Amino acid sequence: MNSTCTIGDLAEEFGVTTRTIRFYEEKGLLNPSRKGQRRHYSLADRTKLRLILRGKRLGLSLDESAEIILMYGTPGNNRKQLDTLLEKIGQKRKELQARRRELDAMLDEMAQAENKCRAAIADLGQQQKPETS
Amino acid sequence: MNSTCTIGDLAEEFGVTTRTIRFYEEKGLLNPSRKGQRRHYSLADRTKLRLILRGKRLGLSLDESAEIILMYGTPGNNRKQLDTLLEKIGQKRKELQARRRELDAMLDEMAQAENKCRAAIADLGQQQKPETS
DNA sequence: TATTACGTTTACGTTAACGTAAACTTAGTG
DNA sequence: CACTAAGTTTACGTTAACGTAAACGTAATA
Repeated sequence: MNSTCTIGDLAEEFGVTTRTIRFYEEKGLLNPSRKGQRRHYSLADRTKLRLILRGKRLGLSLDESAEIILMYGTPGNNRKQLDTLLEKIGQKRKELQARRRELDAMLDEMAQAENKCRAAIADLGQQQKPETS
Repeated sequence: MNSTCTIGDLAEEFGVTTRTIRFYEEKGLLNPSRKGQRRHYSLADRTKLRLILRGKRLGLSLDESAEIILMYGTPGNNRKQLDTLLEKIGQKRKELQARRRELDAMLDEMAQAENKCRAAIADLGQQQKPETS
């Protein structure tokens, strides 16, 4: 079963060290159950870890990932909480969309650089290492 | 004129400290000219700084930004250099595209969270603070 | 049962990316 | 020309996100 999950398994599964996982717990991003002294990780824990690591790849800090994880969690039950949550989600989405635009801009520029590079190669003619039939 | 640019001007323009700008120079990301002892920043320098800061927002390290800046620069003149450059650019583009996919996934999930939140609010009915006509 | 593999806590070390402060030089201005 | 504002170098401090190591517990296995 997949509910069985020791810290070592989780570490290997995600390609991180156990230290890293314990560190995330220290920071309040994970709270695995305990069987005796040992930590045991549920599916929910794995999902959280996946979110954290994706956040990292996108350049989010652990605190930011923590916020986002909270947003995904089961929403509160009173109106005010829901309103503020909705507000936060909207804010984050805006931030992420801005990021997306910047990423697209960067990708465009990379494409241009690639073209310039190809052009330079073409200009060079076959003077060196043509290697084409 | 825009070619006149002291470190203070640049710092204010981009909302960073002069320390930050000097630090980037230390790291080899900028190399302003000197008028006497003072640094003077050209348009090219400003462009580089803009790229660096955008990279930061996207979660790139300074080293990664440095690489990218090199890619944008005027390409070398021999075949082998051009080939390896092309290779590097392609690699970086792949990385950035992967990032884009992850960002999109995260945005999707945020949208779902937003919907769940709205649904929860709707379920709540008007029991509290309806505030709608 | 002794060994080995994995787990636990505690604590100090490390790197990137700056912040902060001191001590000094230089340019413009009343 | 004295003063002030901005620049310069040098150097130590700080925070986030772990790495690394020690010293110890426990469970399965030969």
